[in-house]
This record gives sequence, C-alpha cells and structure tokens, in this order.
Amino acid sequence: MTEFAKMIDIEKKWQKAWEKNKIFEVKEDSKKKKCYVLEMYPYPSASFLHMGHVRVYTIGDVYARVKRMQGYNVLYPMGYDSFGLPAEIASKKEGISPEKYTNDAIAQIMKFQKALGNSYDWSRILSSHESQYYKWNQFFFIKMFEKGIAYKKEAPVNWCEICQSVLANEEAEAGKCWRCGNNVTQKNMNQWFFKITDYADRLLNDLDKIDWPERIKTMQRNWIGKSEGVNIFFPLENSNKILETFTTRCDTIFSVTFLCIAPESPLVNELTKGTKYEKEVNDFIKKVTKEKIEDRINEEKEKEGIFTGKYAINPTTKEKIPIYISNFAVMYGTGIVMCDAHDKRDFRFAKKYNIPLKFVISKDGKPIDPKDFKDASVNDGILFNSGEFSKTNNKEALPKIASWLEKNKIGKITTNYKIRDWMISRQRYWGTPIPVVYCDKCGVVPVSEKDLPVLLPNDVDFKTAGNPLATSNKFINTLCPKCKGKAKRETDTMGGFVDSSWYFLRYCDNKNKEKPFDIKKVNYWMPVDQYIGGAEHAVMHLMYARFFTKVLKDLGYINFDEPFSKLFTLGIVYKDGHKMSKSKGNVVLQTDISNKYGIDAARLFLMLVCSPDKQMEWSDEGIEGASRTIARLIKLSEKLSNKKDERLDSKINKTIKVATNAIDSFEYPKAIIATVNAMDSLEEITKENYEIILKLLHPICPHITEELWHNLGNKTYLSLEKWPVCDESKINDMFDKEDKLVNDLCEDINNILRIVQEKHGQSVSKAFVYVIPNELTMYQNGLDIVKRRTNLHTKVFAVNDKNKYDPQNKSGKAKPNKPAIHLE
RNA sequence: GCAGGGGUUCCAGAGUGGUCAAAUGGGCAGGACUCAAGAUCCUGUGGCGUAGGCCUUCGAGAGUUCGAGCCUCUCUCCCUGCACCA
Repeated sequence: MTEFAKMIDIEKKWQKAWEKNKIFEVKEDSKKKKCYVLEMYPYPSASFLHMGHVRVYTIGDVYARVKRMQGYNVLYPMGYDSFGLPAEIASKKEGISPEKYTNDAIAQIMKFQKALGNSYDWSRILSSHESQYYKWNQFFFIKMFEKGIAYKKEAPVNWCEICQSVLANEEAEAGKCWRCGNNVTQKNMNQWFFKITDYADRLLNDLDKIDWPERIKTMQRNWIGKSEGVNIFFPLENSNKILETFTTRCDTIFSVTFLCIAPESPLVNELTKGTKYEKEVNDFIKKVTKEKIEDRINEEKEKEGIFTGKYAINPTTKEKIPIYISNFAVMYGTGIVMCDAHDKRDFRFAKKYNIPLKFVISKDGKPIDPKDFKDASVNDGILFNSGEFSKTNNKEALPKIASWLEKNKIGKITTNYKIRDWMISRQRYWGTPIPVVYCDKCGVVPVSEKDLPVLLPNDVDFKTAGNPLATSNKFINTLCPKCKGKAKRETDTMGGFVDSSWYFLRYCDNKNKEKPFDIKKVNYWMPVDQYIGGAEHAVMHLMYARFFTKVLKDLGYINFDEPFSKLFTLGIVYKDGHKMSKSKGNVVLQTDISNKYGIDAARLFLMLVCSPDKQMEWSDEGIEGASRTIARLIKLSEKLSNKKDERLDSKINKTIKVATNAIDSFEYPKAIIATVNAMDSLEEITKENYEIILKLLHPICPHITEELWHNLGNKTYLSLEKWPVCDESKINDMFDKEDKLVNDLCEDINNILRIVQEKHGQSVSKAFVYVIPNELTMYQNGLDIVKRRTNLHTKVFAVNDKNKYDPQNKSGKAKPNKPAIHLE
C-alpha cells in the first residue's frame, strides 16, 4: 500500500509541476508543424468519472503527447458543452439557477479530469453557456439570416409532450424522444431552420476528402440519402391533372399497373372529395396516421391500402391503372409511388387487392406471366413488352429510358434527398437566445451586431410549463432595431448542436472579445487533425459541424471546408456484459482505481488491453497485470550499466520503429507490447537506452516516467523531450535471428528434458548441441542464455553432415536447419 | 431489405501468403524464494513422440497456390447503423 500511496504523490507532484510551468500551453508558431488534437467536448453532468471516461480522455492524451514529443506544435484543448436540458430540469426541481448548476458541474468534472494528468492547454477552456461564447452563435445566426440560410417557417415538427419542446428529426429516433423516450407527436409550429439541404451535395461529395471510418461515412451518406431517378408524369383519367411519381427504377415503367399515394399527401383529399369513396378513404387515413409512429418500428407490418375510385394513365402503355392509398407510401419524393410486379412489396400488395400485374423483365427476354409466380421477380435480365427497349438488358436500358422519358416530356430526371433542413428552434431557456425581434411595422428584424449578446434574463419562472423565457417581461419587451418602436423578442433558443458546430474554432482564439476568432489563428490551427469521440455522434453533431464549417467558409470567415481531417471513434467500456453506466450500476470509478493502483496503471491497462476503437471488457485482474508492468519498469532502473551492447541497441531501435508506427495508427497495444517486451528481455541496460524506454512509455504512463526521468538526474520535462528516432543503422537482423535460434533451442531442450524426466525419470545435466557450421557462432553467442534457461551444462558443436540437418518432410516443405540435441 | 464491421487456441485480443501451434495480457498448472501466506521471478498451457518430426486446429464448405488464419466464392451466425425511401 505504501508503494501506491507514493504513486499518488508522484501523480500530484507532476500534475502540479506541469500546470505551474504551463508546459502544455501553446501559441501559433509558423516555424513548427501544427497538430490539433481534439476530443468531443463533454456535457458537464457527470459527478464522477468512470473507466469509460478515462479511456476516452487517455486515448486523446496519448496521441497528443506523442505528437508533441515528435516536435509538433500541439493544440489539445478542453471545454464544456454546457447548455442543455438537465440544468433546466434541475432548476425546475431544485430551484437552483441553471447557471449555478452548470458552473458547479463544470468545477466538479474539471477536478476529476485534472487528476488524469492529461496534457490539456487549460488556458483555452471554454463553455458554451458563457455569454462570450454564445454571443457568437447569435452573430453567426444573423449572418446566416442575412444570407437566407437561417429562415423561419411553419412546419410539422416532432413535439415531445413531456419535454414540452420540439425535437429535431435526429432527436426523434423511431418516434421516441431521445431524452425521455416518450412518444413523439406531430404538430405544426413556426420554427427556425438552417438550410442544410442547400449543402446536401457538398456534404455528400466532401466525405471522399476526409479520413473517417467507413461506417460513419456510410451513416452520413444514408442520412443525406441522395437518390437519382426520374419523376414520371401520369395523367389522371378524365382530367388535366398530372400525377408525378418518383422512381429510381424507370426501366420497369412499362410494367406499372397501379399507383400508390401516401396517406399524408394533400392529393388524397383532392381525388376523393365529394365521391362515394371519400368517407372510407378518410377513415383509412385516420387509422393509418394514428398508428403510424409506433408501427414504424414494426417490420412485419401488414401492407394495407384502399382504392380511391380514380384511375391514371400509364404514359408509356396508355393503359388505365387504378390509384390506391397505401400505408407503405410515405412523403418521400413526390409522395406517389408507381407500382409493378418487379417489386416484392408492390407484388404482394397487388395480390392482396387483386390488382392486375405485368412483367417486363425475364432472364432471356422471353415473356413471362406474373400469374405463374408466387412472388415478385426482382432479378435483372432482358426487357420485353417495353417498346423500343425490348430485347435489351434492363440495367443498360435504364439511363436510356430515363432520357427517352424526358425527351418525350413524360418524365424528368430528378435527384431526391432524404435530408431535411436543420430545425434549430427549442422552446427552452438554457440555450442561446435567437437574436431576432418581432416588430408590428418591420416584421422579423435581426438584433444589431453592436447589441449582442442578447443575454439570458434572470427573472424567469421555471415552475410554469412551457418555455421559461416567455415568462420574462424584461426579456420579451424591447425596441425594434429598425424603427425604434415597440417590439417583442423571439423566445426560442438554439438547440445545443449549434454550440458544438464551431467550438473547435473558438479554441483557437478563446479570449477574443472583438471577433468570434482571429482568422489567422484559426487558419493556422484548423482543420482538426485528429478528432476523437463516440460513434453516437456519427450523424447529428458531425453533420452539423461539417455544415457550419462550409457555411463559414462561404461567408468568408475561414479558408477550409471540412473541420475534421481524421476522425477516430471510440469503443465502449463494458463491465459484466453491459455498457459501463450509472444506471446499470456497474461503474468502476476513476478514484477507486487510481487510489489503489495509480492512474498510470489504469491508463496502461486501458490502452494495452485492446485497440481503442474496439469495445472492451473491464477486468479487475487486468489492471493487476498493468500494475506489475509498471513495477517492472521501476525495477529496471536498478539494472543500469555502462556496458555497450550492440544487441541491445538493435533491439531498442527496432522497438522504436515498431512503437512509433503503431502509435501513429492508434495501435496502442502493439506499441506497448513491443516496448514492454524489449524491457522485459533485458539483463542490464545503459542509461541512454533506459531513457528511450521511458520516452516510449511516457505518453501512456506520464507520471511515473516523468518521475523516473528526473530520478536519472534530468532537469527537463520528459513531456517536452524529443520522441526517440529509430537509427536504422543500429538494427541488425542477425541479432534477431540469433535470438530466435537460441529461443527455439531452449524450448526444444526444455521440451525433451521434461519428457525425459517426467516419463522416464532420468536425470540430465548436460546438453550437447550439434549445429551446421555457419550457425555455430550464433549459438555460441547465446550459450549463456541457454544455460540459464535450461539449467544444463550446454556445449555446441559444428557438424558437417548436411543430411542430418536438412530433413525434407514428405510434403516437400523446406524446413530451416534444426540443431540436433543430445542429453546426458 | 440495404449498408458497414466481425466470428482466432480456456477468456480478452494480435495476426492479412511461407519465419504460425499462432504475439501480448489474464486464467490455470508446475517450479524457485519463504516457517507460511502474499508479492516477485522462472517454466509450461492442442495431441502424439526419449532429438531433427508427425497429426489436428483459426465459424462451415468449396476454390486459387508448391504453400492459406491470412486471397476468391458460397453459406452461416453475431454486432452496428439506416429503412414501409419507391
């Protein structure tokens, strides 16, 4: 225990020294290559840190420390995403102001974070709830409002009754509120939006520029949901009306035998109003929309529909085709689907309602009939009954059909996106006030820049339902910036994702009072070279931050259009098969572990046990192993000698090479294992080589290595020392080969020895080893090792009898020469 | 359904064409040191063999290759994300 108590003293000592001497504070320096390492800034709610948090922060710190030692000018900041609902809820319940609640939480989490010994530049700290930060949210909002990127519109929004607020599409996962899990309902409200749809193509295309995990890119591509196809025009029978459908499979147009309209489509009413179908259809729509949100999760949901009584004309075949309303059609594209026998869902629907079906694709182009089929024919093949396109491959014909449709004015080549504009309005208090006033004369007027920030008022009532901001008269009543007449302020605040969309820019110049940031500073540090965070932000935060960056570039504030060059997504820490979390009650606390083993041991274990991107299982035994490794590192300092040893130099340089490469690609376990292996195989070590080992392990275990470094008489900080560079000329593969030969020999001897002793009870004291002549020296060099590891008096002889050492096995495998062993 | 990632020896997890019976850590077994325990260190940990080897193994099957855990194809199971998206 005394040993570990000492460990804690060591940690505190160096944390203080680093902070006092500001060794991690950085400035722009055009002579040095920069490296911006960033962890997603946390929401300051945790009243403690568990091993999941420790892992996150350690991964970033290791990377930052390595880059710093490699001579980069490393920006590695920390801050807090401090606006959000929990603070507001706490105010409601406990009567503390959100500000006090938040500041207390930040003080708390900072204390724990500092005990990790991370190399943050704390002078750059920021919190999004500070007016000096959110002022610039408002500033950017006004700039975007002027450009039409921020706009207000009446829109159906997701409304959560419990949170009394609207939710972004991204926040209403599968019809449930992401915070409280309550069912989300639809409501029409006037809301503020950012026009992210204008950037859909750039957001999609620029994914190719960045080094992100394929998984995350795929998720973003899905979310943008670009699909290229054709809008095809179906004339309504006995009418001038044209029904427009969107399809990506225009090659099946000749087989279309019915249309389906989404129940939400305004067209439905138009088609059935005043007809005998009206009531039945309306009843059906009521039923569908009511159950819709819950049933969206249900894959097995029965496809249902109802006939509208109307017909359309297939513009290619001129056939009269019925129009249905169906629960499988949604408001995507035009809200109308053209249906045919080459789609499984359409086919089944048609069978259910006895709608005629036609095929136009078969394997060989010979006509086939849906009557002979139980299910849809979805394979590609040769077209038939398709006019001039018959007898051609459907895939090849597709683009030709598209342009043919367009040429004949029965279609239009179209691109559709799933992404919707980003709804930023929240009816909450604890967020950035949207800097807009409503004036009876002038309408919607943005607040003048000189009047920013629009501060959150203190005289609000958190107890009444709805938006607390609406209860502050001081806040609401103001003057119009244009006409100076009476006006009312917008009470919506911005969702938290606005804050997190540019905080990484503010770190570059966090104290600037004149501007959001100095362009020169931002252009020096940005883009973030390595962004680190959880995969749960794959879509929302990471998409919005990319969007914001592109907007700021267009507005002339920055000169790059992707914020994060490289992204690393973390694996989760599990314990007993569950994600480590307070609610599961399976947390292992930072304080518990660091009190017992020291934070360095925890860091070592977390970095050693598996790659940082994988999920890992916490193990109490594992940390013991890490703790022992640190003990061995300390012990190694007793083995210092001045003996020059080429073999050792070779080994150390090879280790530098392996560890450096591994660390660059986040293969921390590989780097650690290489270093620890080198360390463990040593009998004695020169001071220079020991220092190299300390340097290699310093990013992982910064405190103990710093201590040992100073114990060697060094006055500098190891944290600022140069990362060792591999001297290729010192690497000699002969040593490796020699080691391997000797190793194998020891294993062979030991194996035979065991068999001889266990099974036959003979005692052995000498080993005679016969090897081929050109390997004799190598074996002799390793003789001491053999003697030590086998406890036998060993002699090596060279023998020229080639046959004896060149055994060819039956499969003809070429085997290396193996020595012959005699035991006595 | 679509997309992304996986299935390795008791466990976790390395490993992308020979140097692989497969790193490392844990567990387990044996040994050294101790009166003893703990700590520490050493050795072993698929099977067979009184040497150099042989046999079996990396989800299943097939293929490419002189040679496959590693490459190709099919199947299967698991995870993650998206989804009545036409």
